[in-house]
Amino acid sequence: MPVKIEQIDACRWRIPREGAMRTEGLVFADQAMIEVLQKEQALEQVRNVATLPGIVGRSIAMPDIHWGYGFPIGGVAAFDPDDGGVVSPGGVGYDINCGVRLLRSELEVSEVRPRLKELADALFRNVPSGVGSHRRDLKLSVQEECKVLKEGAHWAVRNGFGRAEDLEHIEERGTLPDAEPELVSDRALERGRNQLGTLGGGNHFLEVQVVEEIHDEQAAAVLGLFAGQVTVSIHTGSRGLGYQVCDDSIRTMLRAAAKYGIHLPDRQLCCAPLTSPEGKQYLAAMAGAANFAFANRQLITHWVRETFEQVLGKGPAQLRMGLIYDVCHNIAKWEQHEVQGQKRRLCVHRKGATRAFPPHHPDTPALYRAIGQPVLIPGDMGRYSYVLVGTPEAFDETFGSTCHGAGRVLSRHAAKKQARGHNTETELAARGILVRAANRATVAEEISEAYKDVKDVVNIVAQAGIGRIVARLRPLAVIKG
DNA sequence: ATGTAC
Repeated sequence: MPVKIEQIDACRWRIPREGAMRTEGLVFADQAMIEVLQKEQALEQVRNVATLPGIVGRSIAMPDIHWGYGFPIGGVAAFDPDDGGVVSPGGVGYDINCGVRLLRSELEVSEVRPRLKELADALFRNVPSGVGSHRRDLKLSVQEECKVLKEGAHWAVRNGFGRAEDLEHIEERGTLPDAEPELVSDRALERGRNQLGTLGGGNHFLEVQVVEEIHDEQAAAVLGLFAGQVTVSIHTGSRGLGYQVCDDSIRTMLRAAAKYGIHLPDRQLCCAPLTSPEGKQYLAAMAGAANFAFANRQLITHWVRETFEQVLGKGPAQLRMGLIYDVCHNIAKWEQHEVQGQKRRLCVHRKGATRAFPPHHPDTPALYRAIGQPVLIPGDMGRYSYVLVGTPEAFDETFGSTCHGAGRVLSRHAAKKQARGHNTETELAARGILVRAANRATVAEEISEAYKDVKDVVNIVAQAGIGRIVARLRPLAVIKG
C-alpha cells in the first residue's frame, strides 16, 4: 500500500501523523522522485522511525533516500534522552562513520594528466581496496588498536600519518569522545587489526578529480578551491570492525527493546533508551568504530600525499595538499539544538545524511566560520561530486543535516545485468576517467546508470535551502574496491 | 556497507 504523502512545496513533502506515529515525516524530493519512492519501502521506513519513543521534530528523509536496514538510508532522526528517546544501530547503519574527505592541491589538471596513469596505478598499489582488503605492512596489536578506537585521527597524526592542522578540518576534530574499546568485541577487534588504512568495496572510492565548476566564488576561495584544480576525495568507513560492532549491537538491542517495552513496527528498528546501559554501551562502542573510521581516512590521506609526491616528484610545499574537510554520513551524535525555542541536548542519527552546520556555529572550523561547514557529496564514478556548505535553514529544519550522495536507482544485481555487454572501464577511459578496481563485478555494480544524477539531488537541497552549492568536481582517476 | 551466512 502506498504511503500517504502531501506536497508542502516544490521540494518538501509531509507524511501525516497517523497510527503509532509520534510525529510526522518530512521528505525532501521533487515530484518525479516521490513517484519512484511510492513504489519502494523507504517512505514506510520514514513512517516507522516516526513511531520510536522520544523522537524530536520530524522523521526526515533527504532526496537520496532509499531502503536500508530498519531506518532508510538518507534519513535523519533526533531523540531526546529526557523524553524516553532511543538510540538504534539501524539508525546509524552497518558502516559506522562512513564518510568523505576532500583534499585540495596546488596542481592544475594539465600538470597531472600526463602522469595520470602512473598516479592511478600507484594509488591503487598504495591503498588496498576491495572487500576483505588489508595491509600487509600494518597489523596492529590489540592494545594499539584500542588506542585507535579511543583517539581516532589523533592517533594517526601522533604516529606520523598526516599533519596536526588536518585535525582542525575533521568533523569532531577526528575524535568522538567517550569511546570505550572494552565494549568492542574481540571479533570486531580481530577484524579491524589489519584493515586500518584500507578502502573496502562497494561504493567506497578514492578519486583524483578536477574542479570543473565553481558555483560560489567567495566560498570556494575560502575553501582554497579554484577551477581546473586537482583535488582528491576519499570515501570509506570503519570496514569490518564497524560492521561487527553493528552486528553485535543488534543482538543486544533486540533484547533491550523487549526489556524496555519498546514497540517496534519492524524488528530492524531495535533500539534502547539513551539513558539505559544498553543505549550508552552502543554509543560508546559506536564511538570507537567511528574513531577507527576517522583514523582510516587519515592514514589513507597520508599515503595519497606520499604517492603524489613520489609520482609527480614534488614536495609537500609545492603540492599543498591540505585537508579541506572530513565529514561523516553514518553516525549518531550528541548535539545541541533548539527545539521550539528551547536548547536541548539531542542524539541525532544521520544515516546516509551529512552534517551541514551553518556559518558561525562553534563546531564549524574557524577558517570556515563565515561560510559554514563544508559538506561533501559524492556522485557516481562516471559523473561528478559536489562541495556544499551548511546553512542556517538546515540547522533549523533538519538538525543541521543535508543529503549524502546520489542514491541508488538500480539494485546491485540490476546494475550488473545492465552493464553486461559493456566494457565499463574502456568506456570511462574514453571519457577521460581511469578506473582501477580490485573487482570487476564492483565496477559493474557502480555504473552511472545505477545511481540518480547527484545534480538532481543537490539541486533539491539547494532549492530547499538546506545546503549551498560551492563547486562541482569531475573524476579523473577512480580507485574502487 | 560486510571475511555478501558460521
